Amino acid sequence: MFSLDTAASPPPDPRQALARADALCQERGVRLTELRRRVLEILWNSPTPLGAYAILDVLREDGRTGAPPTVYRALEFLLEQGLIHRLTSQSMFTGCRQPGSRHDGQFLICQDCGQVDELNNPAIEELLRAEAAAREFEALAQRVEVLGRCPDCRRGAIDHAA
Amino acid sequence: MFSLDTAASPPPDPRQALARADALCQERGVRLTELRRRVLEILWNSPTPLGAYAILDVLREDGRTGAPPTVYRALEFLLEQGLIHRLTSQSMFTGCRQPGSRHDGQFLICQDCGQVDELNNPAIEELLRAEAAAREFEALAQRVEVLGRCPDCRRGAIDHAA
DNA sequence: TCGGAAATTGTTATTTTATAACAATTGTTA
DNA sequence: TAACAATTGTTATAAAATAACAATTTCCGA
Ligand SMILES: [Zn+2]
Ligand SMILES: [Zn+2]
Ligand SMILES: [Zn+2]
Ligand SMILES: [Zn+2]
Repeated sequence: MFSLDTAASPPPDPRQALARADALCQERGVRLTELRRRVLEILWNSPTPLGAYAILDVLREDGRTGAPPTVYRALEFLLEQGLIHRLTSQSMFTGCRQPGSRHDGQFLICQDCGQVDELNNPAIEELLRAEAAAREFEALAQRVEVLGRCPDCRRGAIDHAA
Repeated sequence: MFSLDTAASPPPDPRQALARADALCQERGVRLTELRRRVLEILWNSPTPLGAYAILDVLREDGRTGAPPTVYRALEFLLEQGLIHRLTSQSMFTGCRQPGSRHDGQFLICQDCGQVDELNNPAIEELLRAEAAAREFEALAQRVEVLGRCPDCRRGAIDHAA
């Protein structure tokens, strides 16, 4: 174990990622419908996480009709399939950087520009699992978010994301 | 280091805890007013975290007049002073179990009964700090929550909190 | 002790996030 | 094609959080 998989992957190329999502859903026997696929694409195309209503706006720009439940249901599906993550401290959603194997992830969230970096540090996950186990607590999910300033914003390079 | 301070402390005795909060605020030169003190008491008296509107209901039972901003401002003060924590995944607040030294804490949240256990595992905190530092990310706060089922609920002892 | 600035609380209105309930449509299968 | 399940559309509402401004209280110096 000379190189733990803690590296924050770059955002995936949306094309490849979507093709992979198609394959994954087919394997699993679930339907990545037009709507769900589009929501996933919107999230993967966005440089920052998006709220449900921001996604809804994009869908409407597409010409599609819809209301909040439309978006929330698509998001629910994508969460179940591990294709996106919910950032609970922000009430926002972001496309997963390593879809395929289910995980909760850890996130570095810039409070200035909104950019997010996804980590998957097994040591952190394991420590939390151990703490839970020591207390006979059945751990079902983890929400781990670090709030602060990204390298770009520390250098004053970027002010605020669009 | 034979015994790291990762033990989840029991909820403090509200009387003692409030006296301590009084002292802390005096030291710091900030005012733990009637309202703020009462909100803190409500949280420490509650077996489970409370939402802002639930706190507002209790305040109204007290006979006090008020609206959401009243509660949110009190909560903001208590958060700043490290006397309470916000559980972002639940939109709820809980009294801190180890007030005095500022920390973000880690929380085991039971999805069945709502009970919460507060941990303060320095190793987890440190790992997150290290991950952030490795990416030149300035970490300002951490949100660490584990969702699942508490020991009581696993044994079917308790169904749902009031 | 009086008056003015600052901090705190009250009040009204609104925004933002999320869900409930039911109808319409689409897909699947017998 | 008829029946059934899954998905999406639609309307309405609930729940969480904040904006803006007024009233009150506290603090401090004149
Ligand atoms: Zn991921
Ligand atoms: Zn940034
Ligand atoms: Zn605490
Ligand atoms: Zn429980």
